Amino acid sequence: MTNIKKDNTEEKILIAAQNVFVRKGMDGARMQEIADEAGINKALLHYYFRSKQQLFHATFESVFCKIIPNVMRMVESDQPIEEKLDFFIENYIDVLMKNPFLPTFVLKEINQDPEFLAELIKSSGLQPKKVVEMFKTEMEKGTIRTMDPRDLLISILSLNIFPIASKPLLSLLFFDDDQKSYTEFIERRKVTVKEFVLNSILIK
Amino acid sequence: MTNIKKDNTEEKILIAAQNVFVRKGMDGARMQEIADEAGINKALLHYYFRSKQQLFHATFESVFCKIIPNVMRMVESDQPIEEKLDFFIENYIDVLMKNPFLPTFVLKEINQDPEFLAELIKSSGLQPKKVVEMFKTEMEKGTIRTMDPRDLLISILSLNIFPIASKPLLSLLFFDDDQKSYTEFIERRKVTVKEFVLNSILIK
DNA sequence: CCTACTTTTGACCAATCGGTTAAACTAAAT
DNA sequence: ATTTAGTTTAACCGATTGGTCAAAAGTAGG
Repeated sequence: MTNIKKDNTEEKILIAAQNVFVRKGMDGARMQEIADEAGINKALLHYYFRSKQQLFHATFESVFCKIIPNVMRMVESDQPIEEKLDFFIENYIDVLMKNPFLPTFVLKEINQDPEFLAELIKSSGLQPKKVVEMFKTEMEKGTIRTMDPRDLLISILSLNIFPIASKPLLSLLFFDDDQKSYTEFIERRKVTVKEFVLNSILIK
Repeated sequence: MTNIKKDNTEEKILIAAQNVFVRKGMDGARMQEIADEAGINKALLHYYFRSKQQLFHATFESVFCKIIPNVMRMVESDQPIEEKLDFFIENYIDVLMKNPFLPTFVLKEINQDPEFLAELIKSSGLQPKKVVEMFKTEMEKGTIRTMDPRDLLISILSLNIFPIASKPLLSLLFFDDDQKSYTEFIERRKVTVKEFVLNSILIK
């Protein structure tokens, strides 16, 4: 079957492209490096994806959609707010720690091509309004303080994403550049962040 | 006087380099573009700063040090914690809103050259341990909850920096890509973030 | 084995980019 | 006026980069 082979190399290319693009960004990445990482000829990249731009877009889309399901799963579950948060934070930090360059990569590239980002959001299944609604419902139930639900969501995302995006800086500033200390700290943060947020919003 | 001229062009170059580097990153920036922005010949860039690397380093250092004084001023004041936070958050958000590409730029580039970052921190006058100590003292005074002071500091930074670094995304997700709505939201956040933090850590 | 098709490769190209050089310009000093 | 020093420019260079192409290698049905 020809499709098996095709899918195989196409996927090999996408994985290699992810590794290189995410580390070096669109501008810093070299097509040759991606080809090497995939163990194939450079011309083959252009055979499957016509240009660097198109390969980048495919890569970015794939990477971007990795992060969506966890967000939406939090909304759709019907657990109490404490456990929703618990599940979301733990899962999110896990994903990011396995792909520590991912946040910075996304942050950098969304500045370069906002129109492409707009398309991506539409086709990603991400529904921010549902998340906002979920928080609103909790406020009406009286379980959490009344506030702008967007503020709450953005704050939670901030607390999860930023400490991983700024890893090299934090690592130097607070952990003597010791990777283990840093990792343990982030691990502990799964609890810390949850407490920090709940302490702030929960009505006891 | 020759020095006046020299200082003038050197500064013109640095300003132009900041504009271009911060928007496009080290790899995306072109020497020609920086020269155009500064209104000079490309060779002049190499006359003042030998290479792109050196010009970039000078730029990054200048940019990085912009953010330090505000942090340290918070530590050294002897106001109550509420007002320290108030001052810091308001000032910090103001600085970032005037340079919205700055956070992403720094986050991206600290990943590329961590050794240079290490040097920079040493020579920047930034003393993270003093900030940590300040929070510790507050905890011993009993004004705020006992917790890892690093967690607290990092959380505050997260809440301030991330919403600006992710501007294009938030703008699309929550504000229909309307810049005014977004700006007003961030402006309101000066209060929101302070309340969010104080609510979480203050012992009433 | 042959044929028709897709996949993969090595060699190559034009454009771009960082960097160099030698000459022109400026102005203070003698 | 000439020298001397630093400053600025235009033209140029080699290397790298994204991209192309024609041919080779692989694949499957007849």
